[in-house]
Amino acid sequence: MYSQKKHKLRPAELPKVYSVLRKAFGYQHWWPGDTPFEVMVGAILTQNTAWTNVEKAILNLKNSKKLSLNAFRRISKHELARLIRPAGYFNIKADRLKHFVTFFVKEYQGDLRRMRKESLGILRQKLLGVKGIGPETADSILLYALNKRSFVIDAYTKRIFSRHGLASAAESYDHWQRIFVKALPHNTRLYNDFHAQIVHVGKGFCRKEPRCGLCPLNSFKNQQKE
DNA sequence: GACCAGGCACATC
DNA sequence: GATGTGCATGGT
Repeated sequence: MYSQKKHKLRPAELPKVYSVLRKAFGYQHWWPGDTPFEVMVGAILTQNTAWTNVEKAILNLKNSKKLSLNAFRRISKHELARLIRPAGYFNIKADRLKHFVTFFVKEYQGDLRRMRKESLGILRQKLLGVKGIGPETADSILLYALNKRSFVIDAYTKRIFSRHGLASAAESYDHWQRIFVKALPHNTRLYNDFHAQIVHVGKGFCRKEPRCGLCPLNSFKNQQKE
């Protein structure tokens, strides 16, 4: 498989890592979704699922004019599951979407502005209390739908940076998040784009071995003596 | 046909 | 707290 890099990337190098990625790929303008509501739906649909399959599900919702808060409140779980079928786990995800919408209406009357007024810490705790929303989904919603300063850790982050020796992939979500939060300036736009860059690298370079050698992150492998 | 993909909840030890 | 399992489609 992949050759393990001898260089152990240090947290202090993360700002430089971002700078290299940003220079190589440009600002990513994430998340791929037209509205905050679509972003929140996408965050749940993409759980353990390829984004191409999520796109099909979202297209189904759009074509049947069901991609709105009011439509989600009215639609039956069975019908919702039918529409999101391409995204996989459709029964579970239909449940999770319903739970989220119930929470959104009960806590914030379905009003994004009210939701944004909540402090980050409280809001994150509340999101984690919704059945079907774990840390990654919560942080994705916070960062990309609500523009809150919450760093997202995902499978790409762990895969890429464990290969570069930053930490073990087996470490917890919170452990990984603390590394990035401590090492980076506390800046929402940076959090947004850094995660987007990570996904770009994960999809483009880190999955297929022949492309690994082309990844800009390889510029870090010889900068520290063992 | 096997393997993988931007998780999460739940059971069991 | 750690480990294992179910959930499911579509691309390679």
